[in-house]
This record gives sequence, C-alpha cells and structure tokens, in this order.
Amino acid sequence: MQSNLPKPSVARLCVLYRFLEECQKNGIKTISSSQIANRLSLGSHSIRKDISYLGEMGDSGMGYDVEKLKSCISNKLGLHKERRACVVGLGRLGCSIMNYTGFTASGYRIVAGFDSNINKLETIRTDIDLYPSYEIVEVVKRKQIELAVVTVPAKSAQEVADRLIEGGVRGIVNFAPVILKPKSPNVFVRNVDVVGEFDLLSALITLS
Amino acid sequence: MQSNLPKPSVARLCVLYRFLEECQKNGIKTISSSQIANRLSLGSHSIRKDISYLGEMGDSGMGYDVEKLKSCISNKLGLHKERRACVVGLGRLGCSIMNYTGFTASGYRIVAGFDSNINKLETIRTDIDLYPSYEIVEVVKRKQIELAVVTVPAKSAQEVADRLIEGGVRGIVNFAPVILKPKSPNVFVRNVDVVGEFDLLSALITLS
DNA sequence: TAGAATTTGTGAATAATTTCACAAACCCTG
DNA sequence: CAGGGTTTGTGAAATTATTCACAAATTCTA
Repeated sequence: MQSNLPKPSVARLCVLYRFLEECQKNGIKTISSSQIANRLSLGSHSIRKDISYLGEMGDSGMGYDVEKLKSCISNKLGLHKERRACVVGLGRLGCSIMNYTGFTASGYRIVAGFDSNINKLETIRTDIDLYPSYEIVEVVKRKQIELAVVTVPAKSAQEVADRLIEGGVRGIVNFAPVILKPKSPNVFVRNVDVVGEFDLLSALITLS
Repeated sequence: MQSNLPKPSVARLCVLYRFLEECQKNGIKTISSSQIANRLSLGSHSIRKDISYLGEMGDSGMGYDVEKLKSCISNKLGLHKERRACVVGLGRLGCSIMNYTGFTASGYRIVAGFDSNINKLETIRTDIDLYPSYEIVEVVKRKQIELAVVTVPAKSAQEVADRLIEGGVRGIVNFAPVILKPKSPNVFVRNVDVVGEFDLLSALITLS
C-alpha cells in the first residue's frame, strides 16, 4: 500500500465506485482489474495502482471482491455518507435537476430550492422546500447543507456562491458560464456548463 | 514558443477564451497574466506558460492585447468555427438544455432534438426540428452535426452514443450516469452527470 | 499434487505537468 | 532620454502521474 492518493486517482475511484454498484445490481461478485479497465476504457495497471492506494484488496488469481472493494472505496472517500444538497436558480434547468430522482439512490438528498424571484417560487410544484435567495445563508446553516447546484444566470453566480459558502456549503456544481472563485480554501467547485464543455470538445476535435 | 500543448493547457485556454470575451464586453483592451491568474484562481506563470504554447503574444511591460490573444486562442483551438449540435433525450433536462439561449452567442447551433418516444415529440413546443431516435444516424449525417448532448436514461446512453458516432458526431456531453465507451478514437466524451460531480465533491471534502 | 494459467501489488522507469527564477523587453514619468 | 517599475517568455528544476515489468499469490485442471 502506498500513501496519499493523487487527484486523478480520486476521480477514477469515484467512477469505479458507481461501476461496482452496477456490478452488484447485476449479481457480479468478483471482478478483475482488466475487466474493470476494459469497461472504463483505462489501462489495467492504472486500475490496480489506484486500488493499491486503498490498501491490499484483491486476491491474486481471482481479482477483487466487488462488495469489499466498493465499501473500501466508499470508506476512504466518504461516499457512503448521506449528504444534504440544494439547488439555487429554479429556471427550467434548475427545476429539472431539483426533481431528478437519481439522487436518493446515491445518498444525496435535495432539501432546498432557492430562487430570487419570489413570485416564481409559488408557481413551482414540488415536494421540496423552496426559499427566496436572500435566505440562503440561514437555510444552509440550519439544514446543514453541504452540497449545492448553481443554475442561476452568470451575473449572479458569484454572489450566490459566496452566500452558499458563508452558510457552510463545501462543494458546488456550477452550471453558470462563469468561473467561480471559491474565496475560502477547502471549498470545491466543479464547473459544468454545457457551452464550456462544447468549447473543450471543439478544441479537442480541432487538435486531433 | 514551444511545441504541442498539454491537455490541461487546452482546458485552461478554453476558459481563458470565454473570460477574454467577457473582458471585451467590458471594454478592457489589455490584460496582464497576473490579472488573468487572479480572476481564474491560477498562478500567473501557469497562464504565461499556456499562452506561450500559442506563440509570442504579449508585450513586456504591458500584458496581452485582449482582442489579439482571443483570436489567437480561437484560431489554434478552433473555437471560432460555428458548429452544429443536437440533444438526445427530451425529458425535462434535455428540453431545458435544448432551449437554452446561450449557445448562439458562443457559436453553437442546436439543429435537432431526438427522443425515442414519438408521442412525446408532438407535445414539445420548440422551433428546433425534432426527430425520433431511430433517425439519429441519418439526421446527424445530413445536417453534419458534430456535437451532441445526451440526456437519456443510463441504460440507453451507450446505444445512443454509438449511433451518434456512427452518424459522424465527434464530441459528446453525457449527462447520463454511466461511463460511455467511445468505440472510435478521435471521438471525445465529457461526462457531467450531477451525481458523479457530487461524488467527486464528497471525496474531495472527505480527503481535505 | 504438479503444472499451467490468472491476477495482484509495486518498485522503478518514463512521461507529463507545474513551478520557479530571472533576463530581456517594454512602458511611463519627469 | 534615463531610470524605475512592470510584465513577458522560457529554460531548468521540481513535482506529479502514468506505464511497465515481473515476482508472488492464488485458482484451476487433470
């Protein structure tokens, strides 16, 4: 076993975790590094190296025990912990994310939706508690929300992020086409706006 | 000037490109590496290094000419080219992306929407041409679509991706919680499902 | 049980990326 | 135009990440 794990390994292990879940659903009990690698389009050495950061997990000749490997990853990376999340900006995109049913099975609970337009809040039909944006700090604190999805227009995204962080949010998935500055360390931001992704794809296509 | 540019630099240059656009909108004509670095939460050496891959761009003592730098990036990365795109899977998420108005200004045109449910197609109000999913290959070819957003359920995502690629799509933004295998090289996939992003954020929080 | 076939785990080699440090180029002021 | 203040561009160093190659462990087969 080696010591602390590189960022790219963390990302790959997260993916592996969900893949193992899928394996379990299909009744697969055991899996080898090359089977994983093939499915995830990676090299088998890469998989073994990543897993080796967790400690010794596999059996020579047999591969890895799916259940054991999965729980080992989730322990190390904290993926088993249920976490509360919110969505800020309840336009079409925000609403569709807020009402997405796939969170629960993965241990995430959307416990609040925010929008600056109070009139709009009343028109939205959902079981999730909705609040005006000026209550972000208070609600995030009270409900101990750790994660947030930001789907507001570019110009308000930084302000929203600042308030979320002030309330105690530790991770933000940002759909707004703007680069957020996490003014506090140990707050993490993932930028996922589609135009940005198109840009990167365009660049990769051009360079290929 | 150095030779061919690392992947991480490509990603950063894409971000820089949009930032420069914003600068132009605000009437900023000139900018220094440290100003950029500060805004993008990076080191100034990193910015200079990235830019240096494009050739000599800046003026010592003055910084970079926004217009010149921007067009240089777009030339190198092909960001100026208008590209056609489509959305597959017209649920709430797919529809909201399809109708997002931010693409045009960035040079992307959504020219088709696909869904496997033919009845649903008739209920969607939009100016964009809609087609049943079995026409993906044909329509992608005919309209010369290069980019696609996939917002179908996990279980159909790979099948959809395969058809898109068969039609000639070169880049896919995948919102389905499944790792796609791009069966052809020089086809690029970006996985951006929110649960996956939450997982990564959870891991980063846990390890921090 | 002997031998063939898998498969892991990892130190070492290689490759990729980031950071650093500073000379050279340029602006600005008086 | 001289001198102080900026800022770029870039080799070289440092760091980080990937790939490789193979011994050791284990299963399978007959």
